[in-house]
Amino acid sequence: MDTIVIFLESKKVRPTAMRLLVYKYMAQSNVARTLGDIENAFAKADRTTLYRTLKTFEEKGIVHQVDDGTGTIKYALCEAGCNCDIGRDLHLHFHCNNCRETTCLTEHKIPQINLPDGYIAEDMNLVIKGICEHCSG
Amino acid sequence: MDTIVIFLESKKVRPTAMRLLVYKYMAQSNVARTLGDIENAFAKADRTTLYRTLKTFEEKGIVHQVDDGTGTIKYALCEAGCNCDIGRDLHLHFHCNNCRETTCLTEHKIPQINLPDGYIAEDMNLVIKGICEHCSG
DNA sequence: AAAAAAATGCACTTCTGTTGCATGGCAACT
DNA sequence: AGTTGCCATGCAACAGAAGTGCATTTTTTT
Ligand SMILES: [Mn+2]
Ligand SMILES: [Mn+2]
Ligand SMILES: [Zn+2]
Ligand SMILES: [Zn+2]
Repeated sequence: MDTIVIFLESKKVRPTAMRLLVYKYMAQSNVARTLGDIENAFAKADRTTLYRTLKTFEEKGIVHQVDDGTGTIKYALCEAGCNCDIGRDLHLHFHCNNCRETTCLTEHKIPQINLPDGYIAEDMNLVIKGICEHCSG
Repeated sequence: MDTIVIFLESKKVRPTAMRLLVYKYMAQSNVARTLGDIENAFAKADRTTLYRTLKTFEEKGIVHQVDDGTGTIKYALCEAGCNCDIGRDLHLHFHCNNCRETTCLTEHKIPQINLPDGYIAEDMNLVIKGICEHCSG
């Protein structure tokens, strides 16, 4: 617990009660979560506060957004050496068509892509949809 | 003009006036368009009709959705040999951070990705963001 | 303790996508 | 031609998520 406080402070984020709760929730999740997920997890908390908490976390490099194509933005904790701030960390994301959960495959980076002349890549997002390891067993 | 009628009929879509207009608009666009774009292009047309027109076009393999991460769905005409229906046509999409337009790079397919054990890929979406050929000149 | 800054909570707005239902137009059938 | 039925269209309303403004509370600083 204390270690989370120290971590948040190292990221220049004040460790309020709400932020600790959200961080713990994200840490215990092994999949990406929507604002709605978090809202449901803490029924008494206000959506705006959670929204701004995630925004703060994102700005400080604690979480990154995950756009898995479902239409609602998800969030996941950044790994230790995550490059989400500068140029983005180009790992891919997997969305399970069965359990509808989205996972960061942080070890799997997006391969080199060659583009037509004149196109300059700055960022990219690769989402794979299919059956996850839990559902394919 | 008549050729469009014949094309739509070959796709089992009745060539109504509205559908012809939408098709022509999509054909003259060389970038993906949102429902809102089309709505603005024909100010007098009803949003629902356009919405259902696109839905019909999509079901009949005339257009495919493009999810470029901007939060609003876009649509683009399918190419001649597009495999959007079965398993999807895995070409990549480019979103320009300058002009905000999204282009189908139909010649550029998503490369083979190897996944961790237990994960089964069924579909995928790769969006590259950066500067397009018109804006990089 | 007082002042300043930051976080929280409530209300409300916007935007996109979506559906229900009534109406209109076209086409096949009698 | 008249009737019937199907499909497209238009209007209205709804749902979900994202985002903003402002008042209030909590925390930090002086
Ligand atoms: Mn991720
Ligand atoms: Mn495309
Ligand atoms: Zn699964
Ligand atoms: Zn551009």
